[in-house]
Amino acid sequence: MVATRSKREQILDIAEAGVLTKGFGATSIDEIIAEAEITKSGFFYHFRDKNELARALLQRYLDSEEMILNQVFDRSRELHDDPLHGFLIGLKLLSEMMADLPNGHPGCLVATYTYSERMFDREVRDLNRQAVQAWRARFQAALEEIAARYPPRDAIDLKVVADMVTTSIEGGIVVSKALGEPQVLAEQIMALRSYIRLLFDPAA
Amino acid sequence: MVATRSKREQILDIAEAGVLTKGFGATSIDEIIAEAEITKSGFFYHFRDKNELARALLQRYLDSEEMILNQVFDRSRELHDDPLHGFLIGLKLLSEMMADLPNGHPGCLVATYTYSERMFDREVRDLNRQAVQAWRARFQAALEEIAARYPPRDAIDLKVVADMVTTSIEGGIVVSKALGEPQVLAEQIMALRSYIRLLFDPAA
DNA sequence: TGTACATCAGTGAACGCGCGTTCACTGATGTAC
DNA sequence: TGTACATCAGTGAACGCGCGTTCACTGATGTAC
Repeated sequence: MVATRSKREQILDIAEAGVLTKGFGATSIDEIIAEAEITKSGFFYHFRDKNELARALLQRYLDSEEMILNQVFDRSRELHDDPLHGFLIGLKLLSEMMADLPNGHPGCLVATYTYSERMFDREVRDLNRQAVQAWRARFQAALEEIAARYPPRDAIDLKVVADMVTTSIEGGIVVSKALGEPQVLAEQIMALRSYIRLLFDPAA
Repeated sequence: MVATRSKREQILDIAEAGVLTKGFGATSIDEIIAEAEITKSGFFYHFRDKNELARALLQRYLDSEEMILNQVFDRSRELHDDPLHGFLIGLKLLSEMMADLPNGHPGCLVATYTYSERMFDREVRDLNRQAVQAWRARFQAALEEIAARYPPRDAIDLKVVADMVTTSIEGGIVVSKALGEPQVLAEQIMALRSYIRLLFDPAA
């Protein structure tokens, strides 16, 4: 076998794919270990119980999402002195990233977890909620910087506009997957960009 | 017992609540029949197997959604000669409807089914896809009527704007539920309305 | 009006498999002295 | 350098419960003649 990622990471990869296509409750430990080629005891060496798998899965997903958002928005903000221009470039980059996913976006764990809240303990539900709150805070800060320079063309709470970023991504993923049309997610992010432009850009 | 809805409808109500909070795979027939106070055989009298429950659940949900959309958008369109004004009123009505739900929106079956696609047979998956296609067609027709009278301020495919309605609702539900802030869904629909206004209304 | 039959809305008991979890154990590698 | 012990990454067997599904049956109501 070639130098491979750890069994633990492999278990998480397999579990994530199952959770996004069948839901957490319908993804059994038996099928995970069959694909990972370990025994059931091997699984319980890595995770105390199934809820700890849920927690680790979500934590890993949120960490990687944060890295991507930092890469896209912090970078585009650093490269452009103008906050509006920087944010619009960030949205464009994000859209292109989504368009480049070979089989479309596989789905967002936050969405499945939200639709399975009764399956998880308090810790996992809190993690999920805090992630969406952090996204709101991140985008609201960027929008306030924009609004300070460009007065918005419509009286709308910037917190609501901040939530639109998450809404567009979560909704765009659902519509993409439901239709089997992967490009829809990228289009929806560009549609959000169109709104941000009309709302703030005096030249639009 | 008071004159009550049929056992079949009661089973569907209980199942729907379970599916929206735990996912389809984690909602067992045993817990449904316990709450409905019938035996397991009683369940199988109404539904051949669990997949037929899935189908009936989705079909009933889609029928009721269609009724609501007809009520909101066809009515508001009939009452207003102007297509843009009618559509904006429709979005306002929809937002108010969502704000009036006592415990927030319970969730959309299309979203959970999309995140559990591997659980269902072809018929159910087709039903899900066709529903989203029908929403796209409905809103695209309304937007084309608007665009014929009011040239849009940004060059954007009206099919994409049509999908934004579904995206805003699906995404708004996810964000609402994840945060435990029911008003977010209504806000997101009003944010979409703000975009439609900026895009088409010459007075905006 | 009475009788025969059909349909409706279920009951009761049993099925075998899959599920998450536990427990005692193991071979390979690392560390202290 | 050799030995004792600890840690890592698992194995193997068993557990009891819950799952979806089947099958023969039943009492109440409706319909034909």
